[in-house]
Amino acid sequence: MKSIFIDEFFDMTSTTTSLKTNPNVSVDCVVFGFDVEGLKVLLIEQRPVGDTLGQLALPGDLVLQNENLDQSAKRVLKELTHLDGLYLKQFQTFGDPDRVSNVKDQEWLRNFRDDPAARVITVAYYSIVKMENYQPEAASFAGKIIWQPVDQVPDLAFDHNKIFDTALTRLREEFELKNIAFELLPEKFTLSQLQRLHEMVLGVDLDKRNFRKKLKMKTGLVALDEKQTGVDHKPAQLFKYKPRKHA
Amino acid sequence: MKSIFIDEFFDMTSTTTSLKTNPNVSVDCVVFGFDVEGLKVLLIEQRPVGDTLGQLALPGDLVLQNENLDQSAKRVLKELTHLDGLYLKQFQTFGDPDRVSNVKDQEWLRNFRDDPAARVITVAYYSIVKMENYQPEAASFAGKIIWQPVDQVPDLAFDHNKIFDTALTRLREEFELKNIAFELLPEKFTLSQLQRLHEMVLGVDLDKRNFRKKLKMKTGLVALDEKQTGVDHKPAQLFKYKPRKHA
DNA sequence: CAAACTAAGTGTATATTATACACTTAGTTG
DNA sequence: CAACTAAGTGTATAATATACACTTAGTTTG
Repeated sequence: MKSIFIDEFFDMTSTTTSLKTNPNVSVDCVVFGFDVEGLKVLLIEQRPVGDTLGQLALPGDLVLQNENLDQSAKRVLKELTHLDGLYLKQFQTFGDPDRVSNVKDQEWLRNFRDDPAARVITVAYYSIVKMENYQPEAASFAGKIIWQPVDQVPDLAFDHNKIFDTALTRLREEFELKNIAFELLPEKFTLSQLQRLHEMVLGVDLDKRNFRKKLKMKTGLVALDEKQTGVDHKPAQLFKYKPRKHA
Repeated sequence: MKSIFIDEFFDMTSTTTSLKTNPNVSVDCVVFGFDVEGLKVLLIEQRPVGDTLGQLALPGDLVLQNENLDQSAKRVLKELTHLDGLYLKQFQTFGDPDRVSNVKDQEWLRNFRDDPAARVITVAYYSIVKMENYQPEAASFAGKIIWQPVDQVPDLAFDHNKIFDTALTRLREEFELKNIAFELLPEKFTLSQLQRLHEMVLGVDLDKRNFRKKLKMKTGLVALDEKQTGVDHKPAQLFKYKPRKHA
């Protein structure tokens, strides 16, 4: 292995390639969760603190050497929250040199980065899940995990507010085009539940009849021979999605 | 400045942060060009070679320490091709560990990367310009620059074929929504020229009357008091865009 | 200078899609 | 059995998208 002084190493790179340097690269995951109360986002405390909650952030960590970006996002999310098997979509990469400036826990930050002098460029992913199917558990080294309503997101570490806002916009755009509601409802669900999902994600009210009219045109929905049970009103017809595959 | 052996440096990082490493981060630019012949893409030879053309690639280079990603894309494109002032849109980041494997010029590759052991993660941008307004000139250290028709793109270095295909798909999607045809036509242009532009980018034929009907609804187009000159048929009315701003 | 050529320019009818809107029905609860 | 709740259903109207062909203005050619 080459053996040179590290300051020489830096000099060498800076002479041959000017100011080029190796940044840290991370992935961050914006996981939206859906339940009866509405649309929420998964946030973590960067590490355990006492009684008051530490600064919150999106779950994220550095990319490892031999994994691709999609794999990295899956792994990081699983390590931090034990969530697995969800569909994560890459949507944008954030690389402002000072995006690290809003981290209050400087000790945590020094530990997070390989090289304290390096900046961190982050590749951002989003996903949306049904909360009751995906109950996160904090990793031992991490702090608390919370589901925060999307209209009450506090000041986050790094530029994570910007990342979150971008993700929500993109989620809504995608949602109007193709349904990415794979995991958002019980296996068997009613059309009203599906409509409420759309209303919550898009943040609008929809007309029941028009909503159902559009559904009829789209494929992918299968009526079952079953009815809803345990409700104090006329039970609704149950449906399921035609099975689809994800990597 | 810290002064330690570089192999120790690598060991240190690998013990404190497991397999984490600092990849190289680059930007790549997919610049589409439009002229009477159709839609083309800007490719460069990685460095000058003799009579036969070396392997082609999208223009790209490593990100510098104190620039954000958008700035980096602008700078790199300018350094390699002297193209400046175009609107570059980030669309996806590519980070497969082996995306470097299709580079035939290994010597060039060693020189390109800071650290030969590191992988290269690249943030990809696209743009579209009117070719006659933007005539690229190769940098002294680079090889030839060519405009290649989008349906005749050869085997490119890295995973640049994949990046190119993704860019073309995204360009077409964007183009149908909002017009990003800021720079694609002469300052004064006819509606037929505008229609041909759309047909070339989207790869379809459009109906003249319906095309114009839709145009009327959209703002941003201003009829001039002038007519086309120097054509061997009925001269067309000239139009211009309402001025718009880019960063 | 007339005929032939070229692309410009223009409107209507039809089909598709989006929206607005209110009552009846089936089951549950008290 | 009366009251309650959400399920379920259709039609009329508006907006948008598509299909389609002839006349016009200027240029070139014989």
